[in-house]
Amino acid sequence: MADAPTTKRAQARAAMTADIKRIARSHLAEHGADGLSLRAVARDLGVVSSAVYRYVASRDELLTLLIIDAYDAVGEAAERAAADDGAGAEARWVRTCCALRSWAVAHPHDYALVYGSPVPGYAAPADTVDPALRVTRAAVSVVADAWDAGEIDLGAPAPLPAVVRADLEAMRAAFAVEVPAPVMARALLAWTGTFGHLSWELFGHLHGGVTDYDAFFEVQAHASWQLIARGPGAGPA
Amino acid sequence: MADAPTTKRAQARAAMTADIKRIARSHLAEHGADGLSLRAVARDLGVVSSAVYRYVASRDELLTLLIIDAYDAVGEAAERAAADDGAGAEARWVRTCCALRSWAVAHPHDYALVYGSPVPGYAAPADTVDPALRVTRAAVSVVADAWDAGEIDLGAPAPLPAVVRADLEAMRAAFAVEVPAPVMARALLAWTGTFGHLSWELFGHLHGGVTDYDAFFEVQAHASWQLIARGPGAGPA
DNA sequence: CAAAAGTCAAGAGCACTGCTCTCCTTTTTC
DNA sequence: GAAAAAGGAGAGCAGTGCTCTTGACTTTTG
Repeated sequence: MADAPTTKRAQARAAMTADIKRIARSHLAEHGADGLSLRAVARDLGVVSSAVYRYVASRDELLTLLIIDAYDAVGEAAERAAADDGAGAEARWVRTCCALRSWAVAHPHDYALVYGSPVPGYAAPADTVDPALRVTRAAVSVVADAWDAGEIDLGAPAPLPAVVRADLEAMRAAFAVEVPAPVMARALLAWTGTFGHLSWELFGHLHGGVTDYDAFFEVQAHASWQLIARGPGAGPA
Repeated sequence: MADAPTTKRAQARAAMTADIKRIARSHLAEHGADGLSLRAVARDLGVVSSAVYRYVASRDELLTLLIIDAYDAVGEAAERAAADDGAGAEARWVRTCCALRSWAVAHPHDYALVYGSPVPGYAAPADTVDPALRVTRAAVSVVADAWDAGEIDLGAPAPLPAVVRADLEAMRAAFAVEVPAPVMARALLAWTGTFGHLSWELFGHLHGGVTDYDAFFEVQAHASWQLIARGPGAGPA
C-alpha cells in the first residue's frame, strides 16, 4: 500500500481511478445517487463507457467507494469537533452535532446516500461498516468522557428489559467505553434523534415549519445533551 | 367526486386507474421505488406501455399517488393508536409510536419512499402535504391532551431564541393546540427522534447492535415520552 | 339515426441506462 | 526480442421513460 507506483501502467491506473472517483463525486453532488451514471462519468472522462469497467466492477462498486468516502468525511469532521479542548462535555456534544449537520447540509446527496433509503438491491459490503462507525464513535467518546468526569447524572433509571440491557452492554464493549447501560440508552436516543431531526430537515419534512434551521438545530442539540446528562424525566414510568 | 361513474367509459377508466395503482403498489412493495417501472406495470396489466400514459402522466405522478397512499395509511394507523381510550397519555404515546413502527416494518419500501431520501428530481406536489401531516397531527394530539390534563411538567425550561420560539408558536397554532413552546420543542425532539430511531433500524444502521428490535423500540418510545412529560434534564443549560 | 367529437390501445421510435464481448494496441515481464 | 498481461474502442443486448402517429371504439351532438 505504501509502494510508490513505479511502473507507468500502475501510475496511469492510480490516476484513472482517482479521476473516476473525482468525477463520480461531482456527479453525485449534482444529480444525486440515482443520477450517477457510469456512461456519463466515462463521457466526462473522455473515454468510452466500457473502459471504466476496467477500473470499477459495477455501478454498485462505485457507489460503495463514494459511500466509504462519505462516511470518512463525516467521521473525520465529527472527530475533529468531538476533540476534548477543555470546553466541557455539552459544548463538545453540541459541536459534534453541528459538525454532522454542517457536513450534511454541505453534502446533502452524500447524506442521503448513506443515511437515507438504502439503494435498492444494494447490500453494503463489509468494508463500509468500519468507516460508518467513525462518526458514532466520536459521539460516544464525548459521552464516555463526560461519564468518566462525573458530569452525567444517572438518577434512578427505569429498569431495562434484559435483552435491551445486553445489547447496550455489547455496544458499550464494542466502543470500549465504561458507561452504564441506561446512559448508553440515553445516548443512543439522543444520537438517533439527531439524525432524525437532520433527516427531517434535509428531506423536507420541516419545510414551512422552520425558518432558521441553524438555530433550531442548535436548540435541539442542547436539549439532546440535557437528555444524556440528566435523563428523560426524573424516575421510572 | 361522489358521482357514480354512470358512463361505461368512466367505469372503465376508474377500474383501469385502480388496477394500475394496485399493481404499482405490489411492485413497490417487492422491488422498491427504484424498481417501479411503468413498463413492468403495463406488462403485468396485459397492456402496452404507452397505454398506461393515458391514465398516469408520468412515473413521478404514479409515485405521488403511492406516496399519498402511504401517508394516508400510516396516518390512519397512527390516528387509531392515538385515540383517547382513557389509558393515559404515556400509553397513548407509546402506542402511537409502535403503530408507526408496525406500519413501517410491514411496509419498509413505503417508509423509505416517504421518509427516506427524496426521489431525485422529484418535488412533492402540494397534494402530499396534507396527508403527510396526519401522522404528526395524531402525535401532537396526544401531547396536547396530556398538557390539558396537567400531565406535563413544564419545569424551568431553557430560554429559547426568539426565532425558534416563533416557529414553535406557529406550529402550535397550525395544529390548533394549546401547548407552550418548550413543550412543543420537546415533542418535536421526541417525534423526530422516533423517526430517527426507525430510520436507523430500517436502513440497517443498527444492524449487528440490536437483537430484539421490538423491545428496543419500546424502551426508546417510553423514554421519549418521559422526555416530553418531564423535559430533558432539570434546569436550563 | 348519423355525423362529429372525444377516448383509447397499439406500435414504432428516440435517447438513455448497465453491462458484456470481441478486437487491437500498448505496456510489462521473462 | 517474444510471450503475457492490461487497457481502450466499439458493437451489441436488454432494459428504461416518454412521445408520436395510427386506427378502432364510445359518447355526445345535430
